[in-house]
Amino acid sequence: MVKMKDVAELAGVSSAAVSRYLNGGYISADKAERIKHAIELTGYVRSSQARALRTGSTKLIGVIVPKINSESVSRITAGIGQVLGRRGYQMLLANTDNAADRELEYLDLFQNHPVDGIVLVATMITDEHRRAIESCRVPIVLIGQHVEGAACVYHDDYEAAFELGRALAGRVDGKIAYIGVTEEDRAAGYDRRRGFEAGLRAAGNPLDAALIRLGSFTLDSGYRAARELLADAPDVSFIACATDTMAAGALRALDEVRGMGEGVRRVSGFGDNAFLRALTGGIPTVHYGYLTSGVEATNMLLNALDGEEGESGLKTLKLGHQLMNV
Amino acid sequence: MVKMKDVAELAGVSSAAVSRYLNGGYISADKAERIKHAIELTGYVRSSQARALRTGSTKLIGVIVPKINSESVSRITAGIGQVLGRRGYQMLLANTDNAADRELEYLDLFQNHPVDGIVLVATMITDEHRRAIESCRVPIVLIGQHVEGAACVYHDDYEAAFELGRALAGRVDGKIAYIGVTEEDRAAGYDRRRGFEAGLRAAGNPLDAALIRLGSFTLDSGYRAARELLADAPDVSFIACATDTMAAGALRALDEVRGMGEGVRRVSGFGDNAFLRALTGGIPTVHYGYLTSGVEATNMLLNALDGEEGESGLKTLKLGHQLMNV
DNA sequence: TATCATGGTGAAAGCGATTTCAACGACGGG
DNA sequence: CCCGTCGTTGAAATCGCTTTCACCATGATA
Repeated sequence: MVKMKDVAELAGVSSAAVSRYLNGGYISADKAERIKHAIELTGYVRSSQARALRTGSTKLIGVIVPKINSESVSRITAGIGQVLGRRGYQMLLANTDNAADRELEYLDLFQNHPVDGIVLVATMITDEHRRAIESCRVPIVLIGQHVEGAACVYHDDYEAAFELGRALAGRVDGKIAYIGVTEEDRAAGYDRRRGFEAGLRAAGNPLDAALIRLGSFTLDSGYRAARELLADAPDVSFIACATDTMAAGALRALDEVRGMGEGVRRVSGFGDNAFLRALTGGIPTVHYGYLTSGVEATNMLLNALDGEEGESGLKTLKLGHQLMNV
Repeated sequence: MVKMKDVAELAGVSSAAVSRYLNGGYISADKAERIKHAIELTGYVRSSQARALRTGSTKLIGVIVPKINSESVSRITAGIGQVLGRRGYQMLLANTDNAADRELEYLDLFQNHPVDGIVLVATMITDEHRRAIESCRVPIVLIGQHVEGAACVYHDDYEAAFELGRALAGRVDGKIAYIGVTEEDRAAGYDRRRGFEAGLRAAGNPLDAALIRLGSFTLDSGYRAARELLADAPDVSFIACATDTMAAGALRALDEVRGMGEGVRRVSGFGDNAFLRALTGGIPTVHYGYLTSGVEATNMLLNALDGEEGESGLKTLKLGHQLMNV
């Protein structure tokens, strides 16, 4: 492995000069030329490990996600990766598979170890999370949840759900049911359900508490919840879900129990999943700019790191949403 | 930041002793006890950067994927992450967004930089790729393509496509069309088309070359190809696709042109996508263990790295497949 | 002429671990 | 009583880079 010293010797300068050349310090034109030449000749690349040890910066960003194999999360991740690549950083990905404790674990690991900053695609925010985030030694940005005092990029789930509920209340004949997710997930659990209920109520068609079920983000959980629901309350005619994925499951249940029919008339979701859009002709759902949220969060983080002057730049950013097919 | 020296002083030993304690070298019981205590007291964690500089190993694995926000790839990634986490490694993720040159770029970056090994979820394998892989300074495992002389974990796309073609030939009345992907992708492009054609031929129902179109992995490209196809050849009654995602697009096109109908009778794909399965009742498709391929590839790589005795362990592994809904 | 910035430069001091190496005390055998 | 092991130990040398610091020309300024 050719090292800086070798380049320096070949160019007839000190390694300090080479380092300065590489990092844009004082260097005369002719030495710069000689160094450049020597580097090309030897194919030298600097050891990022030595550099990291010395400077304390690794150009690595830790990204913690709840489940990489989900449409929304993988889109967010794509957005994050896009910005990181463009700005000379790399992504250290940690997939917690929906285990909140692994989330804390990684938060710890990343802090003590080699990252310059963290992007946390958040689900549940417990007090432990809050503490971990607060005491984080490197800048951190959350995606998907709004947490007081932390930098977040999120969508207004309450408002979106409210609008969806209000819009649907008028268009649906018969009873509406709701399949939600754990309320520990403030955004997808609590806010969406509350917003949806409020929207229905505002339109004079309040949600029957007996028609609320709980799923766990998966297609299958949506299916099972819907089957139970349809068994318990055969007169339900529309099932609103907290995610498009669960809506797909619910739709399958409806198809099985009631026979095939137009999806658009039967379920709603959140996320505007491409498959669902194509295969059902478009159920009522909320479009979120997932990729954008990854992009924005990452830009915010890197601005803070690269010291973009004008303060840290870490702040809270609420992105817009769009009702689809209502 | 508390460093090893601090711990050593507190425990009244040399830092060499602390290092040995941490790495399992000679150490007496009482000193071990004192060191352990000192570590707990100070909350010491060792700097992975210093360690990396000294040992040359970063415990980082570079993972290069063509498109993280795709069902198959994100599942593979989940499998990779699972094993890495379990075995004390971390994942450096690079998403090339289907740009082959970025693939080479990252291959380069990872080699010169800080990874101990590489997992490449491969699409196109050009000569440049072959050269890059061959001259790779760290162990590398490919997923998804079979390349002579490199360690690969892959599925037998030819065989799977053959079986699918043969099975469908009998069950479909009328003309069958095919929407493939670029043949530069040996596995998904060339092998699937060739296998499918051979399967149809074997069953005495050869594919009309005029009914072959090209998509680009996306749902939308499947849709557009199918629309064109149906405009050009209105008598097509079944569209086989190289991926489930494109099949979803084709199905939408069929629904639009022919009215809604049972998906199972109209399109086939590869990948056994969960949404497609739920929303169509299951089109004919091939189930691949994507997660498994990630797991197997990563285990293979780490075995080679951790020197698991008995040679490098890097080899070629062909995983099975399963025909669905035929 | 004396004085000062100013642009350049290399020697050397780290960054925080791991790992050799020489040495040491105790102990059993000859 | 001497010597070779054996189990332990700490001093010190790296790993490859960045960055301070002292210093040197050189040309401008007083």
